[in-house]
Amino acid sequence: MIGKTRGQGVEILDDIRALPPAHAEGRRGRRGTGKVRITDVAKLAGVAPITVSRVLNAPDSVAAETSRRVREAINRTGYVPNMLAGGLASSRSHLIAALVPTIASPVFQATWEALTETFSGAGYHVTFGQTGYGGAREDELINTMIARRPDGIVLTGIMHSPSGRRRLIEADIPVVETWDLTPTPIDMLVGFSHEHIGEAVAEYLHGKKRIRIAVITAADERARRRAKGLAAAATRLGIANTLAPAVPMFVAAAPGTLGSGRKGLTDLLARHPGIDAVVCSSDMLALGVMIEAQARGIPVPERIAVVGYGDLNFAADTVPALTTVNVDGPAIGRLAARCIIDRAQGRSVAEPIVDVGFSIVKRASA
Amino acid sequence: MIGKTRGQGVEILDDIRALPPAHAEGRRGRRGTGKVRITDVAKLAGVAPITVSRVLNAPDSVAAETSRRVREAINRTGYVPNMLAGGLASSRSHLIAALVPTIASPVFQATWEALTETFSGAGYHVTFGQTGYGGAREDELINTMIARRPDGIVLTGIMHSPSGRRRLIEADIPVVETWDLTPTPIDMLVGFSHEHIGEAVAEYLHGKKRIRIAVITAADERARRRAKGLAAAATRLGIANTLAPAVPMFVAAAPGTLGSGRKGLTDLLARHPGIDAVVCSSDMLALGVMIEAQARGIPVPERIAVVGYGDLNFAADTVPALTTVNVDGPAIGRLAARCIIDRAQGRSVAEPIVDVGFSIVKRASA
DNA sequence: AGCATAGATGGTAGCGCTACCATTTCTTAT
DNA sequence: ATAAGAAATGGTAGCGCTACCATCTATGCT
Repeated sequence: MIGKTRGQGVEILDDIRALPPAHAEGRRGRRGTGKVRITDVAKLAGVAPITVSRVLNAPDSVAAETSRRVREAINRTGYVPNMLAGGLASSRSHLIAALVPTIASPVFQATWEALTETFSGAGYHVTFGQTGYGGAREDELINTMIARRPDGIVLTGIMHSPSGRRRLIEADIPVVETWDLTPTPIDMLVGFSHEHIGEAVAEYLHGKKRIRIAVITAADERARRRAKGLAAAATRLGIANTLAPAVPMFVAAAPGTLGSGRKGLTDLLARHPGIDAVVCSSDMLALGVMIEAQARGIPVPERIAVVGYGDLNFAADTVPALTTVNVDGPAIGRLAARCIIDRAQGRSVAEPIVDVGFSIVKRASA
Repeated sequence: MIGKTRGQGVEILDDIRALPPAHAEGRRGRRGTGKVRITDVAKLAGVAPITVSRVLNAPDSVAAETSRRVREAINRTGYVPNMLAGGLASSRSHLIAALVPTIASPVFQATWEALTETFSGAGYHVTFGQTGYGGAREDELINTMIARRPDGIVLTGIMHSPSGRRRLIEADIPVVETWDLTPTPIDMLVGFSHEHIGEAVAEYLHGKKRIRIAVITAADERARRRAKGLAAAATRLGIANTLAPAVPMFVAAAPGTLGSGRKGLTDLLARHPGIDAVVCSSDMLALGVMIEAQARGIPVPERIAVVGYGDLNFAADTVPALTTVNVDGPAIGRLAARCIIDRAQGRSVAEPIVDVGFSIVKRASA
């Protein structure tokens, strides 16, 4: 074995600088991309392809000097691994599918940002599928997402459709449902109880001696459940029954806007002039209510208390400052990502079902 | 060839219902996913795998009856194609990489929503990489994105880093730069001129006889260029020179918030009590300015005119309604997607460089 | 010294799909 | 009737990577 310095018959081509590699011309035009492949790097470094793979994916299993040579070859060739090939061979795509109503919802934004960031730090990319409010295209999207063989799927809310549930379970991909609670999650869960929020807000306003509470809500399933929780608590506390049979409600199109907040207050005032508190399904609606109240000369909170939801970055700076419900959106994103990353790395997930809770942020408006 | 009804020796197993396929047990546990593959569908339908592939990817090239049988087999088996394998074989990943400062910016949201939607309709998925304001991790992200061999890359703003430009060009992937203009795009471009917006706003306010214009801007490169355009036009129009050497400016952290709008007005008023117009780099900042003005009893627009940017969904409903700059964000998203889709389908791109322009939406605040 | 064990590396054989070209059958024109 | 072409389908050979196991060397232990 003269001329070989290492074990198993690998040619060493130490000082060749081939950039682009010599064979590239021959390959281009038929199939393939004409790009540098792992074998090109391996030849230049004088190792087997699998060793290059290990340098990239399991650095601890390669000797320091070998690793150095391989890295140098990677730099010289400008090699960028092909994750399609890697994913196919290893059944690990390092891709995450997130199903969201729309990426343009201010309430969820901080969550998706944190989710993307946490996954990114662990070598994953996130692709978003928009289901639309109401989740119309959820089932269809699940199919096209599964086609990518993602290492995890993050859902907004609970998956209700039985066919969607079945598909997800059969696909055998880790799933995290978020932003809601259920005793029967598909797999993992990071959320909180919308009913409890409604109840807590009712109790808070009851404590503030408000007796005629109204609700302005976007046509969104979870917002409606908060309103239902509020109405139930109001009845229990004897609020709703004082004058009216139920909590007056104004339903606006999702997502809630400042304009629908204004319209909501106008409508409620016309129908129920005596209301002394308005609970909104988003801070934007609440801001609209406060602006409309100001335009009408109605003092907030003196005559009408206003409560928002989301604790968006403007809530502390409105006049008066907005009392609202804070949910730790970034924490939901981080925890959801952690669940999937832990599972992917074979670790057992410490808490597969997490209730992150919520808090009422007491400011001036209520 | 007794027993064969079609051309080339394919066994027909018409009435077998195998779900999961018979071989699955044998495969599971070693390699592969144990899932239904294209060959399973092909056997059940009595055709070659390539025919199943054609039914899915080029339906017109398959006879109606064959297509029917294949689709039935797909339904019976619950087959979901593996896009990793397909992408590797065809060099078409049907994946798009979008590099954004953060997915949580209200100004860009409508664009990413439309982008995702348009691509989704054409069979593509979009993955977002967050570069951070200032694009700190842009170069690094480009590398990990190229590893996925996306069929297109969408950038926010112009790519300035030479190394990033080189990588993108070498990767030979269609690139669209967005939300800005340059005479030297990497490839394609859908945007508008930030300098022109600044100039147009200056001219608009000049027309309204405003002579002491101030600026509140987020620390964002494009916002700063709008401010620069405004300052230049102000000087040219003789505004800036009337009393001060330059347009007073307050720079807030990105992204601009209602709170920093309030702080900005407070600061500007202290330093330049005579200002009669405030131009903001986002509608949120502008809303903050108006709220602060109202708190101080300063009438808008009588004493101070306010101009925003973005024409967000609340701009028409503030009191007074906000005069702002509208950029057709959804159009940018749609056009950018169209560019890449056209290129991917081998069509020539009608307009590889598009200036979508902007408009000043005249409302009550200025 | 002799043997077991750990550490480092390599050869082979796929992962599941589609490009490419070949083959067969059916039309249409001459 | 026959050539020439179009339409439908299939066989083979990869795409670029990693799982699996084999191999070889260094190290520690009796």
